[in-house]
Amino acid sequence: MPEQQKTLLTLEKYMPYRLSIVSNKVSTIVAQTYKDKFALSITEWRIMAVLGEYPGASADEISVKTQIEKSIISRAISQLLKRKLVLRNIAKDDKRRSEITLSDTGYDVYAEIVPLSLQYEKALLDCLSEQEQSALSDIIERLYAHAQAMEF
Amino acid sequence: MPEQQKTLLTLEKYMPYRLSIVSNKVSTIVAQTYKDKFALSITEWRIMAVLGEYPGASADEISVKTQIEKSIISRAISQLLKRKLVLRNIAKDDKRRSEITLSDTGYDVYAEIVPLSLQYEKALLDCLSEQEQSALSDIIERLYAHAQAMEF
DNA sequence: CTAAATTAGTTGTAATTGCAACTAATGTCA
DNA sequence: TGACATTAGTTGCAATTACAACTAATTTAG
Repeated sequence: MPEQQKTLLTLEKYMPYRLSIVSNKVSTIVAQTYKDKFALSITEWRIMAVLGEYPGASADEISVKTQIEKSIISRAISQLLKRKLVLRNIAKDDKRRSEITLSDTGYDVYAEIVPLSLQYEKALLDCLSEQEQSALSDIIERLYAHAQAMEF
Repeated sequence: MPEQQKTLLTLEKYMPYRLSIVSNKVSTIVAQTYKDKFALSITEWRIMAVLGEYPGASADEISVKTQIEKSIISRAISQLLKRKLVLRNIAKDDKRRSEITLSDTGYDVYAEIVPLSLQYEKALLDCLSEQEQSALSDIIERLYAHAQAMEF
């Protein structure tokens, strides 16, 4: 006899909800790191983080990496350009695409935020054993892949 | 000699980022479940989910449970009232507070969404073994508690 | 008792978002 | 080659959000 689905959902035990709560809490705390000192939004920082790793990325690539809507990326890049934290060059082989890089100032800011972020991450994760940390890492990866596969 | 912090952050390995990516993906997929069929936003659904579990909760309590800003909760409740999915009663012992409950229709909708959500959760988690599922559950709980404690 | 502080909830408003429409450049293929 | 489809990025606009200010009710302390 098949087990009946209950018509009660316990939010505290519901994984999608728990993931979002934990993720928001963590993001909000990290965001403080760069919001106060550098007046960067989460979006702006994520763009800079992508650029630190992939200099010359296009807006579209940034959008894919960060999973942030391309119009939001476009406007955030405009802001960063105004503040001269990034530079934009039209790609030689494709005049539609622009290649974005961190400016010198942008890189300075980046280089200042990165250690703080890593330090926070470390502090966050030190409530977990080494084994648990790598288990989490593995689990997150599989969950993501699985969720993506379920989407269709 | 202390290990030096690198000035490079690999987003794909950065846990706060990974958590947010996975959580957004999962939430977005679940949201489809009730968006198309019932025209409910994530916020509206979360409110109803809280009410399913805690009938008579106040706006403020809902805000705490869901971690959603109270003005957003207030406006979302207005919407749900308009659609007669919830009812509002002023608390007898405190005229500032209102007690929100699911209406009959609201409960019908709730009862229809819950099994779908649980089913989705099950499908999502079945990429993990039993052990991994409970490890994840445990880890998430500790991460949240730890993050919260770090906030200050 | 009552003035001051706190709390629940709503509302005004500016900023941010999401979606679609748009321009311009490139790719495809008959 | 040249019409059509696709892609990169921007922009318009309506909807949503965040924050602060506000009202009304309640609690606290002297």
